[in-house]
Amino acid sequence: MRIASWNVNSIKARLEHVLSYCQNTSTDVLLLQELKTTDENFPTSSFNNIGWHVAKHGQKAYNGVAIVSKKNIEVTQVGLPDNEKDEQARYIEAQIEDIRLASIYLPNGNPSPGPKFEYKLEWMNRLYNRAKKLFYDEIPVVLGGDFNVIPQPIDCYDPTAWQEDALYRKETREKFYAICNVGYLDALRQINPHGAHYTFWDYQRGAWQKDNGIRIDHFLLSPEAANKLVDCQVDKEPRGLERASDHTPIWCDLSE
DNA sequence: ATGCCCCCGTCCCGGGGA
Repeated sequence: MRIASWNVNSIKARLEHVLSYCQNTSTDVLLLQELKTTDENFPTSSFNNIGWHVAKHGQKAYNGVAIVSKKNIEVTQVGLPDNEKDEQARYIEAQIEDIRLASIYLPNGNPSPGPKFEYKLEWMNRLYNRAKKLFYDEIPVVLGGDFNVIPQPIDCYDPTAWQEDALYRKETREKFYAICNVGYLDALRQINPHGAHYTFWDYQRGAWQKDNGIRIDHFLLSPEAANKLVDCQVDKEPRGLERASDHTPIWCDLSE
């Protein structure tokens, strides 16, 4: 099963790119982030028309996550538990065959310090708790999406410039490591121990042309899923399209 | 030191992104 993840920066603006990606790659399941639209306005029929299923958790203008799949989707969780006041659509989880998948849009957290950074850390605490719960279920789990975390210096074109940024601050990386240390594998780094494998290039300052990227979209695999890991790569091609998202897809192949 | 670019909706500006 090939699972891909893509922050599309508006599903409506990127619909043709996404449909083309579904039809012209080997992807079986695609995790989407930053839909920037409500459930009512999500283009469900466009996916149904190419034979794909849809599970979505959207909101007006901001955030929004979805799972689209060739195979049947059974939704297991909408929104992260343990904070009823949180109205931001950033988590959806589903069962597809024997794999539990979550599409994650972790808060940006800038500026930091400040309330937005506090929200990011609080959200990461709840993700940690959910990841732990799923870990103890002893099933193949794939946590995929835009984590808004630069794990290590190798994952950034200029780590010193990002030292105080919410994506790279010590507190952010330590919480990310805490989730990994529950027993989740960073699939991209497992397959590609060396070299830059960026997933995001800013629209500004010619970042794409200069390859000033960062790796912030990740797949974290439970042991049962990691044992099935065959390959994991970043697909840079969609970032070079006209009217591209500022993120590009990452994918992993799990054996049956 | 700041903004650059791109998306959205309150729609020609401001908020948010990273």
